Amino acid sequence: MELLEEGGETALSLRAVARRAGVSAAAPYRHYADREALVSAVAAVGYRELGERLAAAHRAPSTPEQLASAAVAYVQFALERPALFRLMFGEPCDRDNDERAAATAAVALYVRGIVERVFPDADAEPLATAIWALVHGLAFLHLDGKLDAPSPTAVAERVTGATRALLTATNLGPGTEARKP
Amino acid sequence: MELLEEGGETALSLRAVARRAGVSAAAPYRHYADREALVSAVAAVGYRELGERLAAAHRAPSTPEQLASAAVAYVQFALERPALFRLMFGEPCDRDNDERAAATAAVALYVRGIVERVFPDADAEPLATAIWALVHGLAFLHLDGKLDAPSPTAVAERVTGATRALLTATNLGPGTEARKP
DNA sequence: CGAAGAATGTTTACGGTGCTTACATTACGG
DNA sequence: CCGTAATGTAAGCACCGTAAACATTCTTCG
Repeated sequence: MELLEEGGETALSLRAVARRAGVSAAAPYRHYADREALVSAVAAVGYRELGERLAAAHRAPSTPEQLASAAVAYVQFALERPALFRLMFGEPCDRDNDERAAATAAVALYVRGIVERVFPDADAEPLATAIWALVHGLAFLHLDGKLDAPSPTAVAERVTGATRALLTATNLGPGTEARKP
Repeated sequence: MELLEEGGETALSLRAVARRAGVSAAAPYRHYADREALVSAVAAVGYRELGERLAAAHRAPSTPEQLASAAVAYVQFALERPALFRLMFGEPCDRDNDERAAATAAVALYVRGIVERVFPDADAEPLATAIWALVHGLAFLHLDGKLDAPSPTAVAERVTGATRALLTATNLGPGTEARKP
């Protein structure tokens, strides 16, 4: 994790971790089958830390505003640890890694729970998809400089603005036809 | 581009393009300063092709349904050329590359135009941000297998469903208060 | 306790890669 | 027609992933 945040994904080499650990170049292979296994392991702890970060923003959001605060936490995580975030999402993932799969499922469940509480009468699945996609996309567009991020507070305002624009003004409250036909 | 789609980002090495071009290993350095420059150049043509793909879906969408078709085109582009898409967005981009900057600006303008036509009375900027983020996020979540994509039509249905859920059911038509306070 | 076996680390080696330098060739325009 | 710029070549360095053979420690169990 240190190497990743110091020098980006390129710096995360098996030889580098061996050096950092003060150990021979081949030693890491006793712990990780190959580089991809190492990367997957780092990504898995990234997912866990993202989960903690979201829970810290709000354990179980149940209003649009609380949802927005979780969205801000998501994007800030991406901006504070860009290399890790890119490692987690910007790379072909091996679905064989159970640790990794479980960790991403946890994030998915968190979002799903939010949607069920905030919009109890909506069809949760597509809406959860849409909301995760929205927040995820905001994170990536900021990361790529497609949206300039002068300060954390400016980013937070844009994220809350965007989510509010799509959600607060939405007909998804009780008694609407947001379900699939 | 051939190498990228054959073997992913890893296969796009300067030595490999030299071999493919039937030329010595150092020759590419006459055309690209380093590997990152090559990658940026490939990404730039990727942006252009994405733009063409969107224009092919609908040159100037002005209804939510036309917007949805553009969204489907965006996601399908990502799924058909995953390595290219990841190259374009999943990597730290150098803002120095003008070609690249211009190409992404074109995509941004396209989205902006859609929003201004479909929601003439809304504040275009945050809404365009939100919609791009939504579609972009959908593309990435599909790419990472966070949403399984059994068939192109299934993906298309999910994308239209998600966009419709957030847009068609939205109060953003004429005469609403979607602007920033 | 002490030995068998697992876990961990080391050394050495191979081929691939990015990149640099010095040198050769080609193309083309004044 | 020749010189300059563009392009290509050859050789070399340091790094990387990966593998195999060997050495050392740590655990565990009879």
